[in-house]
Amino acid sequence: MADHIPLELEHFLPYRLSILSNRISQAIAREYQGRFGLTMTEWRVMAVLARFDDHGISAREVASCTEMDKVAVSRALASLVASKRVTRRMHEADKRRSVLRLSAAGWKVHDKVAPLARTHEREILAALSAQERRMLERILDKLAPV
Amino acid sequence: MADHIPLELEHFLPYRLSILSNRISQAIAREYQGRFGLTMTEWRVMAVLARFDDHGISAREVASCTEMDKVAVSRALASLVASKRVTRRMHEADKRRSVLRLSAAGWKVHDKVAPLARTHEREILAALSAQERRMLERILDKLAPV
DNA sequence: CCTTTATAGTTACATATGTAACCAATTGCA
DNA sequence: TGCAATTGGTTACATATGTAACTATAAAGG
Repeated sequence: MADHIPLELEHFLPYRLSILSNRISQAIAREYQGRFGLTMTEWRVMAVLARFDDHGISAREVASCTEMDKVAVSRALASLVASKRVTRRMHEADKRRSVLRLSAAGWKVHDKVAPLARTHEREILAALSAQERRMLERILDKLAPV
Repeated sequence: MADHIPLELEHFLPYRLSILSNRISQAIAREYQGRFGLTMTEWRVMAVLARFDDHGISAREVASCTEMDKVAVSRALASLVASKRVTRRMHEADKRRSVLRLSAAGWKVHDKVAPLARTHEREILAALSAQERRMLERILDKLAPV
């Protein structure tokens, strides 16, 4: 036993990040899950569509800018289109691509969930000082550059 | 549209954490997945058993100290016991509880994976200065107290 | 042009994960 | 005691997720 060196999970970065990230995501997800029947993937897709509403983006773009895989996105979209929260047109010039947009109903949901998410984030960040918050942003930029 | 305020995912903490955490965990998992056929859950269970080898802990304790749910732990243990990496005895005084330990084979795997995980962590943290590393530790302590 | 190769997206299958119900042993307490 | 409530753990079912194969369209190159 003396020659084994067990990992101290409680100081191990990947482990701690995963715990933290899960706790936070789950907490938020539980809310929009319950109130709007959205999965996390669906909500993320909606958030992206909201941001790029001006030009109406394709599924591929949603996938690449959320780092979700295209199958996950496809499924989320299928469900969002079925529930009429997202509209899907065919791209004029390229019939493979779709052109995705939040519908009025989609915006309605978005406008409820977004503030809810922001509030949650604020509550979490309340544990940190202003300096720590800045530092965290910087650290994240270095560890996971966008 | 003007009255909607889309979430800026790239500055949204829960989102960034989840991306970062996934990237890191996946990277490490891919390795022990491929080489040893371990899922992340299984590896975590092994890591915990390694740490508490002196007294031999129960499944419940594994679950509570990894924040995984008991079903996940139960399944991981079933697989680890089947592959002879973990031994399971019945607790003397309480026949519901099990007493879990890494086997010799289990330790062998552990001693390969643990350094691998540590190396990965080091590589990630290499992007940060010493001060940033300290800060990160402190921030994690505040956000997800153990 | 016509064939090859790449891309957008979906489908099908296998695997993983979460939830609830369950069994067995234990504890609490009337 | 003895019976209800709790706890450790597993099973069964539904749902989610990942991987590979597939369809349709488009781009590239002879």
